Amino acid sequence: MKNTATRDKLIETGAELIGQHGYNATGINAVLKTCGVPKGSFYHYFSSKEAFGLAVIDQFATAYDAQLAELLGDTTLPALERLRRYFAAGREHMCDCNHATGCLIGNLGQELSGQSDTFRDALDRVFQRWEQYFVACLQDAQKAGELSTALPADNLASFILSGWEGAILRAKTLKSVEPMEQFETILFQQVLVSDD
Amino acid sequence: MKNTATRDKLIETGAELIGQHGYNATGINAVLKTCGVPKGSFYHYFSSKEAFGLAVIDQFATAYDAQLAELLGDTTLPALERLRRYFAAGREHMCDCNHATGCLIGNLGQELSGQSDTFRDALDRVFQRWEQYFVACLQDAQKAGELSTALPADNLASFILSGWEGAILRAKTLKSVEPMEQFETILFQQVLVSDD
DNA sequence: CTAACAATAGACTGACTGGTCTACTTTTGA
DNA sequence: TCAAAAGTAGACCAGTCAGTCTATTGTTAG
Repeated sequence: MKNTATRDKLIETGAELIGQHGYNATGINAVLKTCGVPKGSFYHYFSSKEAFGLAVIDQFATAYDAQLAELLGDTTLPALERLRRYFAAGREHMCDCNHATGCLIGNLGQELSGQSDTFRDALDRVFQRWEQYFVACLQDAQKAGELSTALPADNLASFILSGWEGAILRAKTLKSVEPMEQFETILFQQVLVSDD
Repeated sequence: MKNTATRDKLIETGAELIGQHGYNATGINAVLKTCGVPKGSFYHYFSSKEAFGLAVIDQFATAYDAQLAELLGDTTLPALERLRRYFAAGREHMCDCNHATGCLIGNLGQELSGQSDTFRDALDRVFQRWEQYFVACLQDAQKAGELSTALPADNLASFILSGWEGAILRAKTLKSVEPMEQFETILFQQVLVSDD
C-alpha cells in the first residue's frame, strides 16, 4: 500500500460528502463517482464502509489537530486572544460552507454514537484531544493572570467545547452564525474573566 | 382521517426508531414491522417518508412544549429553580435512554439541516419556540432580582440552548452525563448571577 | 526475464430502499 | 339499506445499497 494518492483522494472526497450529507446518506458509489475511482480500488484500500468512515475521521482529526496547535498553541499571543482567534476561524469556516457542514466530528457524533460503539469511541477520543488543547490554553491564561483560577481549567474546557459545538448546531439550523457570536460574547463577558 | 390510533402508533414508533438510529438509517419497513402496521396504512396517512418525518417532529415538539410549559412556566417556583429542574429532567432522560437518544430535535438538526430546507425550517422553528420559554423564564428571574439585567434575556436564552444542546451531544459520545453537569455548574456559577 | 504483489477496473449479487398498485374490509352518513 | 369513503393488507416495482468477484494492468525485486 505505497501509492497513497488514490486513498487520499477517496478520503478527501468522503470527508466532503459525509460533511455535507452525513454518513448514512453518503453512498460509496457516490464517493467513487465524484472522484472517479473504481470500486475495486476502494475495497483495495478499505475493508468496509465503516473502516472508510473511521479513516475519514482520523484524517480530519489529524488535520484539525495541526490547526488547533497553530491557533491555540501560539504562545506569542495572550491565551484569551488565541481563543478569540479560534472562534473567529470557526465562524469564518461556517460562512464558507454556507452554514451547511459545520463540524464533521460533531455531526458524526450525533449521527453515529448511538449506532456504533466503534464510531463513538473514535469520535470521543477526538473530542477529548480537543478539550486538552482548551485546557492548556486556559491554564496559560490563568498563569498570565488573564483568567481567574477559581474555576478548574478542565471544567471550563468541557464547558467551552460543549457550548461551541451546540452553537455550531444552532448555526446550522438557523443558517446564521449569530448563535456562535452570542456564545462567544457571553463566554468572554461572564465566564472567561479575571479576578477583580 | 378520523381514526388516529394507527397514525399515532406509526408516529410513536417512528420517533423511537429515529431517535435511536437517526432519520436516514430508519427504514419505513422497519417502522412498519416494529408496530405491525401494513404499508398500505402508512401511505394512507403519510404522502412520503419526509412527510412522516415532519409529523414525527411535530408530535415531538408538541409533547415537549407541554413539558417545557410545566417545568419552566411553573410560577410558583423561583425562575432559576425552574431552570435547575429542567436541567435535572434532561439529565434523567439522558440516563434513561442509556445516553443513546439525547435530543431528537438536536439529532435531526445535525443530520438533516444540510440535507433539506423543509426539515431545517421545521427544526429551527422548534428551537426558536424553546428559546422563547427560556427568555420568559429568564425575564421572570430578572424581575425577581434573581438575575442581573446586564445581559439581555434573549442573548442568554440563545447561549443556554446552544450550550445545553452541545452538552447533550458530548454526553452521547462520552456515554456520561458529566458534560451536562459541568455545563450546568459553570452556567449557574458564572452566568446566571445576580447583581452583587 | 519473470514471479509476486499492488492497484485498477467494473460487471455483478442479494438485500433492502421508498413508493405504487390492486384488492379487500370496515365505517360512515344519507 | 347501500353506496361512498376510510382504512387495512401485502404483493410488487425500479432503484440503490454495501460488498464480491474475476480480469487486467503497473510496479518491483530477485
